[in-house]
Amino acid sequence: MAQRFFLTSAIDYPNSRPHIGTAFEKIGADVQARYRRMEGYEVFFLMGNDENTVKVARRAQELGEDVLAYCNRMAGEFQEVWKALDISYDDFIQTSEVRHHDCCRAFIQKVYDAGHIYKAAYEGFYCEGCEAFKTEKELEDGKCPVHKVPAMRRQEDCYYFALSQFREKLLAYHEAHPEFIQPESRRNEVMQLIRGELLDVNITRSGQDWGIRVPWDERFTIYVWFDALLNYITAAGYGTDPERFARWWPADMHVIGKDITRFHCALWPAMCMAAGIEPPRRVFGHGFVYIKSGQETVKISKSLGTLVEPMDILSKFSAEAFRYYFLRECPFPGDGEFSWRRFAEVYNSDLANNLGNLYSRVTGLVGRNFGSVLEGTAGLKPTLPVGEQSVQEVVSRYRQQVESLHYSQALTTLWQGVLVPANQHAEKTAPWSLVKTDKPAAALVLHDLVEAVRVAAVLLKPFLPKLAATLYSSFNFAKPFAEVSTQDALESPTPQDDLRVTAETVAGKVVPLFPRIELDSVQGA
RNA sequence: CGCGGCGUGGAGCAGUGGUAGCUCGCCAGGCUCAUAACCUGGAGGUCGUAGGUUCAAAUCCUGCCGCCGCAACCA
Repeated sequence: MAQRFFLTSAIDYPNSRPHIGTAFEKIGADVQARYRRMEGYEVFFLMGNDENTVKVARRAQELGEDVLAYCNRMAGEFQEVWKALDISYDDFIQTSEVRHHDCCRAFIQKVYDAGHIYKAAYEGFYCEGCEAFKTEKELEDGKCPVHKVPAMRRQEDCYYFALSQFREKLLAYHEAHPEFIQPESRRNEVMQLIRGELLDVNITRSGQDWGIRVPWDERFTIYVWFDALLNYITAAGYGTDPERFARWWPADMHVIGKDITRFHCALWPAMCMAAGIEPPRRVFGHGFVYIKSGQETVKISKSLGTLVEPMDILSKFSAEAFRYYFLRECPFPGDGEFSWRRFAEVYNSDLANNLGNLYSRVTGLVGRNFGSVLEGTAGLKPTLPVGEQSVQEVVSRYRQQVESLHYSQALTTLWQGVLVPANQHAEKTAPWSLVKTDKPAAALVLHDLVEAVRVAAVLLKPFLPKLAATLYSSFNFAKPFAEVSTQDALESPTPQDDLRVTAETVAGKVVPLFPRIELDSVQGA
């Protein structure tokens, strides 16, 4: 029976289109999903949009659109981007969907019935214009920044979730599951938060039309954070499909931004405990992408004009180039930077010069000297040219790094362990000369070089799915690419037939996988 | 003293006690199969700083300096 792996990314606010920072998270989660599938897990990869917020309703109003119609339109736009990036999600949830409303109401009722929700007065600064409470931080000179009117002191009833009661349980849970929060550097932060003051949270809002109604008191809607986290169990079938829920819950990994780790590490597990379900198994808080312009590193921001949309890059290059840049250049657990200049540099050196060129020279040599067929290789097991590390070491490091979401390092391992040694091997054995003096020997060398391409294709499968497929299907390897797993990088197959280049060639040459980028042609470099 | 993280050659990173490593960039040479790609060699670092522990510290401890996060609708 296949092991299951339930993976989620954070759901996004659809009040603007996705930018490269949001895309960064989805790509990272996607690599994990693809890797697990390749390793034989039955994967459920969930993504979605977080729609039950005042901001979304307001944005729709500004545009004169019906809120629900607006949400659906945005969900379409988001998914268009995710598809263009080859994000292999299995389900896309919108929190305005009926299934989510049903789940939320069932869940909050359960928690209420269990006695973890109580009614009390909330007092704070209230802006009449926004019809919402403002934190002191949000106010400017005691005035609402949007409406420029003084916020009034106001008190009203609301419902609180008794988060503070879960302090001991949360501590015990984190003690028992030190691997719960990843990367580990965030653990202290979370522990500190729980050890310190853990306040009960106001989980309802009043006077709002958009949102999910509190089932026992319809005057209230559920506060967006309480509702948002529940998307994970909605999709797993909570409240609608108990069998399905039993199959998939608890989630194996929530991939989220580092800014919301506390919600996922304190509030969320406590909510689960309150409702009598298991908390998720792991939370991974990834780093942020910043924009580098000149010497300055700035936040991605619409108002600063530093917002780069995925489509800007995709339309100029490819999903593969996009994925590679962020996975290689920005360490997933930590922060990274984007600049067009850096993008072009990484693209040229790693993709065009190293990987792409290796592929070109190997297929070219086989194409022009051997008519695309390496006679005499049938029944012959190739030997992967390696450097200082053995294949076993390379693959084991790769596994470890991918499983801990250290993608940048995993790609370094692949390049240093397979691609660089292959180019070195080519140089050392010089098949282009050897072919003139000892053709069968040259064939063997090329057989080994093709093996490096095969192994690279296998290990790239979760990272650059389309490219990996192109590489792999350029040769007559027996095993279908869809069935290939990491194990296939470890064991060189013995071909039944002579090795053959099946990629389309013109005059013995293949089309470059990654045409070099001229630096001058790159904007904002 | 609110808490936490970070500070390694021009840039980006790896490296948790024992000759400081990788990629990019730069310089020189080689090769010419290949997308002017590839390969070899070189220059460039007192590992933020001041102390301490140790036979031995980028790596452990302490002070200081600098940068960055952190309770709500912000990926």
